[in-house]
Amino acid sequence: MELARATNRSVRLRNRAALLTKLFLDGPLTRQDLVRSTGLSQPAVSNVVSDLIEEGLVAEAGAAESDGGRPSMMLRIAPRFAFLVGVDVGETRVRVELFDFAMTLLASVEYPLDPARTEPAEVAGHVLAGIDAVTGAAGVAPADVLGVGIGVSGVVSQGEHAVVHAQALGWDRVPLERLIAAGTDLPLHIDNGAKTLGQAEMWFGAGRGARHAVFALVGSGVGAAVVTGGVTYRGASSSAGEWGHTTLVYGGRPCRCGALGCLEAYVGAEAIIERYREARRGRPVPGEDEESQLNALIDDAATSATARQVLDDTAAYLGAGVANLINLFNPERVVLGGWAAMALADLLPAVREAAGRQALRQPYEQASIELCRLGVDAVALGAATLPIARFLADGGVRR
Amino acid sequence: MELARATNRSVRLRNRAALLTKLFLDGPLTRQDLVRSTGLSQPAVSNVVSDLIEEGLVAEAGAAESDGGRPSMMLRIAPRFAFLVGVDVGETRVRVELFDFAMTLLASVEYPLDPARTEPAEVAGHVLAGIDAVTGAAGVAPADVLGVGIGVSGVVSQGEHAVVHAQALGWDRVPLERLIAAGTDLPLHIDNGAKTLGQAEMWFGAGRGARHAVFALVGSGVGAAVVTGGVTYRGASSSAGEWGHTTLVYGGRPCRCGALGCLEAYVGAEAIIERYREARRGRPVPGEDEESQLNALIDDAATSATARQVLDDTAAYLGAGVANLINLFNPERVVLGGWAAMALADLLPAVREAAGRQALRQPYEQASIELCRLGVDAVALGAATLPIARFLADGGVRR
DNA sequence: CCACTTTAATGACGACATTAATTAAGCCGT
DNA sequence: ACGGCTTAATTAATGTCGTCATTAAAGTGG
Repeated sequence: MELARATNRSVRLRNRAALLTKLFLDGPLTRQDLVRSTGLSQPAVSNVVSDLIEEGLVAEAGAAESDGGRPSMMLRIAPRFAFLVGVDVGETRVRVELFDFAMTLLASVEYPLDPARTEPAEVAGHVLAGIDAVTGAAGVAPADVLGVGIGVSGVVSQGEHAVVHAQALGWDRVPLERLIAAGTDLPLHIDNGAKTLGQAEMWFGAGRGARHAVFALVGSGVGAAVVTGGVTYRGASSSAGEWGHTTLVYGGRPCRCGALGCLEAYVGAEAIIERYREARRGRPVPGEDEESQLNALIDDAATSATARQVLDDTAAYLGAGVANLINLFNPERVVLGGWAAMALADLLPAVREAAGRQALRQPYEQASIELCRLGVDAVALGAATLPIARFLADGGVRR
Repeated sequence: MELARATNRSVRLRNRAALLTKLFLDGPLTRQDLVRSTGLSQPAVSNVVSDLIEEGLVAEAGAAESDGGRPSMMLRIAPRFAFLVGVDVGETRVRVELFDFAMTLLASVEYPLDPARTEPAEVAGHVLAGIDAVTGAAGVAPADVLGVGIGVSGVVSQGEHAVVHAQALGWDRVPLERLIAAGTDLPLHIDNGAKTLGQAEMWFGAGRGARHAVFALVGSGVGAAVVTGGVTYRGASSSAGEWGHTTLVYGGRPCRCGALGCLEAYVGAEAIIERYREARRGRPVPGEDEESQLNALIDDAATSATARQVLDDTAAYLGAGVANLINLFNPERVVLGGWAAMALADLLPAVREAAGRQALRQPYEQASIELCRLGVDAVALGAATLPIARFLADGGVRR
């Protein structure tokens, strides 16, 4: 709606952004490839590319195959032009990873958290220590780090400084960005962990090529990341996509959010285990943590009709939840991720079927329902893409 | 993601689009206002504006107030630069309206439909006849009509030609655009009626100023239009926002879509009346049509606890549905519209309260829940804005 | 070794916005 | 009535940038 003004400079910036983005996501490519994919003229591409090479952002990488005629040079983003830090602030640990510009993992470090009481200052300390640790380990100068992306399992309100609300950590309006910014000058990008995971899948995993996709994450809790037009949808205050706390069973099971009948109260790992426990007439499910308890349930399903029923119900609930996403967002693709969804991968056909029963035919036929490709640890990878996304959109100019 | 290339010409086009859009939505304005709001320099604004005046798109309209200094001229979109046709294809009638460029209604005509069997060709015929009728009545030359916007109560898939799926009309993959295009050369824009109504409320009603809003429509059926970043969200095949068929009560009442427990099966007017009938142990609700039956229920609520209970339940269901929208889309504003919602306006406080119980606190506090301002007939008005939106985005150049 | 093809680089040209300077058009007080 | 002041709009000079047309470069194949 509110269009920004355009000036002659912004033309160059836009074209730089287009070429850089294309090279980053689909590179290496030749100048001619860029001509074809962007619609720019040959001289314009050459001109911009020569700037980018001079700035060290892009490098030539050998000649392409040719059958007659001058062979074209391959171009690619220079892998060591800059480095990225990605952070995953989970409920049980803080994980800090360092990547080069080609998203190759260079170093990582992990700090366990006491889930009982997680102090924001402690988390901020871990993040800062982690940045020092990974840059030190890889021998990367802090000045060469383009930015730090942080994925947090909780609602993140963007504003002057990002503020975190995380029920599971007992956080309410924690000014995490301010706490971390006090200890570093690096640009910070804080976002919800589901959204960063979605971003990773979008660029490097099951979302590649889609313009409209929903990434549905099932772990202990349940969340979603919505990508519309290739970009993560954030809404007014960045908390869009709280799929786990949509009502699926009006007046149903109490959810830890305080409401009744939330999706999470049925298909979150904690809820699945609890439903199994109830189905066993209160007999506890063996296992020292949720992951092993869920696996116990899956093992039991081979022999126990009770366990089988719990899993069938889970697929049906999940399918209905997915159907809601399909009806509301009309995505090309729904990607199921999170550790519980991956453990329950065998339920995928049943989930598809249940979704087909509850969704409208037309949007359902447009959407494919798939499993994620990158696994759970991609939260940090996705977080590291946040500074890159900004950088690419800005045409490769640091703010 | 896929950025379009920019050329020198596109700079002018973008700036024209920015000025025109601002003038259309917030005009009349002075050149100085435009300088301030767009960030363009004075000469650039003057230059573009003089082009627009020369083309007849914009006109000067008197001097503005001034306390010292040369008074600035007011600028406004020329109301008679072009005309728009808006069409509302409902379940019981086709309504065709003609507007000038200031969206003043000049003429309108209505054709009743037999809801039992509605032939696509018949509807197309009504639309074509309606275009002739309204332009004839207002003395507007067809060449001066910028385009025809059509809001249809059904799922509209955009493609080469728009295709309509409308359960209520018994339509499946009806190539409505092709049928109409056979009889006119005017540019056609077909969209879902809920989306066009949302567009009208967004530009001229309860949505003004919001960037993220959801328009929830409750009539005989239930639908929604989602606006993200000021633009209607369509999804992969334009069917996004099918709120009425999201599951609210897992395994609950059968819906006419074939699934169980859809929101529409609880809060659609038809469903409300049916629930009331059941609460009356099967005694039919008096009234010859849904509207009068719903009013009978509302009247009864003053004296009957049974009726009161049905309405209270309705507010609670609706609130839970709204909470789902808030959790998923994180809008600044939720606008309730549709004839049934307007009849039930007194339930608004109860709906707000119920939404607060089921939504997460953070996004709930960001969102206001309001009634629509334009009434039900704004479908055609919103449809008429479709050609304008295209025209403004193109910088005031016809394709 | 030369014709042919494809890629890359140059130069003339035109579209546009920007800044700085001018001109236009009104207030106000004497 | 008439300068002085303020704000609005236009003109002039400057610089950015993409396009088209042309030239240079770098291969393959007979």
